[in-house]
Amino acid sequence: MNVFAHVEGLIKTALESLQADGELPAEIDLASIEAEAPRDKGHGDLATNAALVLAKKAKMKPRDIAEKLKDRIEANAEIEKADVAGPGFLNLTFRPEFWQAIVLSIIDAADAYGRADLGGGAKMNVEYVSANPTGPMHVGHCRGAVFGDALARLLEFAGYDVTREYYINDAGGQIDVLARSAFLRYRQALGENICEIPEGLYPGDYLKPVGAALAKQYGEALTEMDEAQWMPVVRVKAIEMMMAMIREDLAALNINHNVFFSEASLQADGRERIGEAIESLKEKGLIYQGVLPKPKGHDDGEWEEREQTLFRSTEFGDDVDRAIAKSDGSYTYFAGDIGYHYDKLQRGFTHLINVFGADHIGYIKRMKSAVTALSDGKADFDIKVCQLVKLFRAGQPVRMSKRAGTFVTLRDVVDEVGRDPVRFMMLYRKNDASLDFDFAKVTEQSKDNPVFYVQYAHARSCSVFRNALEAFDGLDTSADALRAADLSKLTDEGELELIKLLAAFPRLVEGAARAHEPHRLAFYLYEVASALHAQWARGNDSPQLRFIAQGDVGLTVARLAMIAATRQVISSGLDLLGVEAPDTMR
RNA sequence: GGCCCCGUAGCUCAGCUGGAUAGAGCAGAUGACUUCUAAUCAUCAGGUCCGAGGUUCGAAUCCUCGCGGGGUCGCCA
Repeated sequence: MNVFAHVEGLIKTALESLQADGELPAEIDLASIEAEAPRDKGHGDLATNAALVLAKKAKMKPRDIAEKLKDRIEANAEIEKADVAGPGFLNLTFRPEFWQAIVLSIIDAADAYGRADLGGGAKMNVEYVSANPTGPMHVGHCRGAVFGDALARLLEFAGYDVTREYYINDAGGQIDVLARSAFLRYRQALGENICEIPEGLYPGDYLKPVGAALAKQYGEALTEMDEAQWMPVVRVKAIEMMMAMIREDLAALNINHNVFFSEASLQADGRERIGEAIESLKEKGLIYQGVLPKPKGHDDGEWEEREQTLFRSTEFGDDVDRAIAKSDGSYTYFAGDIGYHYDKLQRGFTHLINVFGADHIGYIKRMKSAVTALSDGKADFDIKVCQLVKLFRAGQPVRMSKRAGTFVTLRDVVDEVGRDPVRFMMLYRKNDASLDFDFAKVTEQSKDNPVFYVQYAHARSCSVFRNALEAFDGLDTSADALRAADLSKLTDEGELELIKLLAAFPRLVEGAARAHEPHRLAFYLYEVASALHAQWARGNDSPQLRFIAQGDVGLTVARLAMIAATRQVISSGLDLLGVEAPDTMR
């Protein structure tokens, strides 16, 4: 059950009954009325702004409306009291039974607790990572990868039919560079002394296995060919091996895409996706031949006027129109992206999300323009930007340079600090704020490190169950036994606080899914963990508050039910972040 | 110069799409381990929400103009 939605329902019903009785004008719209958790505990469990929102439309004083509403609301058996407060808030306090029942509903729902139907099964495409297949992924890719994956999990939980997609940039000039670099390694593998890797080629050792594989497969045959002949062969092999490496890196982070979409495939095997997409834009009058103005802020003298094929992205709020063909007539990268998104739309996706790195911010407007144009504004398209990750080691920034070989790969980070801490820390920040990542802090196992803090709360919940079995010989802790618990024994303020927090989970999932902000889950889980640790510690001072109540099986089982509900929320939440919920911390 | 992010406690950051007296963690001070793993908890202290206008019952949040930091800017990908 979503408590907030439930209460909003109660409020609307009450308002409608006021309208029916002529106490409120019948014609006013009740849409923007909300229930929310007040910051201050003195303001009840939930508050509604109904009277404030309606006052103007109804031409009545807010407090007068609130008073009328109060009487109707208090008729509900679940409500202990309703108070008119401040400028016209109505603060609702529920009877303990209401909260106690939440525990039962969580145990009943199990894994499904918090699941939402925002999406209604709509097809959602989440594209993330999409790193060039020219080498191993570095740390910068890590954040987008984790973010995209968590977002996909969240949206699935919120009722979308999600496809996780990776766009392979395997058609551009950098792939030829990759192939030439691999070819050099191939000659090296055949025993040739290649000296230094020339400027402009990829120097990394990771291409040596590609050279070796080519040597094994083709022997010296490729050396007999000229570049035009060996190029396609080497290119395919290099991309295949680079992608295999990238997939392995992603798997180390527990990230698995459903679709790896090749840029080259847009124009291969008889497909003409780019042409079709451009044709469709042409029909809308959005393609023309023209000259772009000189960009400002750059005063290299190399700029010259050129006539190009342009997309009228300024129609949709972009600063300038964008080129889709180079002067030699071939397509630009942007044209490929237009074709790619056209393809996504053709595949029936009504919702699209792209996760970009900070360096692609300037690309957002043209991409949105293109999707708006292609879908006639019908597609729901969002681009999420992950800002930079700054690495620190013991407080000092880590300098990275490809040339000096001090380049930190994604794999290095995962191997050093572990999958769970990496994932959690990447999500423990808004995506559009830059993030400082300190190796020392992330590996620390203390409350300074939110990953361990939350995982420890889960492990602690599990340990309570283990200890309960020792304290009460033959105790039945099955879900059925917990369902039968006498929850009215859960009357401590701390216990009710914890349950109220658990009750907020469904609303939180909805909000995070709607805003495309998985970080909210991470912060929420921290709060739940904190409430659990606090309640645990109260048992140190007040033994009667211990989860395992000496000699009182009934009370113990009731508390175990509450712990089970807490554990459920933490494990569901961690699962949405792709982080393990361990039974024990050792 | 254009565009996009960011600016909240000494530090690192939340703030649920406009709610009531702005919250956490770290750092600082004080206290709690013969325990249900103290890998934790409690209390105190800490604020010009960058600035100035505007919108309204109500602004850290929305709009405008500034200031500061970062990113990016015609055929690369």
